[in-house]
Amino acid sequence: MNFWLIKSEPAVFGFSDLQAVAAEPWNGVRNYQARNFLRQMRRGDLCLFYHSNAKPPGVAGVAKVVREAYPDDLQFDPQSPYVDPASTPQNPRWSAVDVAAVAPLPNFLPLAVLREVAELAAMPLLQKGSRLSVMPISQAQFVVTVRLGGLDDLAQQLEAGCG
DNA sequence: GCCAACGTTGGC
DNA sequence: GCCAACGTTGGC
Repeated sequence: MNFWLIKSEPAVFGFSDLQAVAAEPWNGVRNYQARNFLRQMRRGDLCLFYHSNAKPPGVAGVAKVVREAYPDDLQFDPQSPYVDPASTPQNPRWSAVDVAAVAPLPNFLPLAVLREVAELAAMPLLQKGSRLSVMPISQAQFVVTVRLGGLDDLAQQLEAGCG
C-alpha cells in the first residue's frame, strides 16, 4: 500500500464535503508531476486530506482511493475551467481518481504544528516552495500524522501490518 | 535551446 | 494584500 497527501481548498471542497458523498472524483489536476502521482495510486491507498488556503491550513482527515486513474472528464468539457483543447478522447492528457472519506482527524493538525514534528521534516508538503496538490508520503509519516491527529486505532493497525 | 514574461499556488 | 516559488508560454 502507498500513502499520499492530497490538497483541497475547504471553501471549494473540504473534508466535510467528502464525508457527505459516497465517493468523489479527484479531477482538475493540471500539473504533470501531480498527474503522474495520481496514475500511481492504487485502490485502497490512504491519503491525508489537507486543507490549503484555509485559516489555518492543515490536515483534516483521511481518505482512500476507491477507483484508479481514468481520463478526467473535465478536460473535454468546454464549460469547465479545466478544459484542455489539446486533449482528445483518443489521447487524454489528464487523469482523475475517485476517493472516499475514511475518517476525520479528531484533532485537526495545523500546518504550523506539522512543522514542529521532527519525524515529518522530510514530508514534501513541508519543503520550501512545495506546491504540488498530490504528493507521496511514507508510511511512517502517515502513521505519525494520524496518531497525532487522534486516530490511534488506524495508526496501530498500520504498524501491525494489517492495515 | 534559452530565457523573459506571465500566471498560479498558497502561506503569511 | 503581499510575495516567494514554481510552471508554462512563446519569441528569438
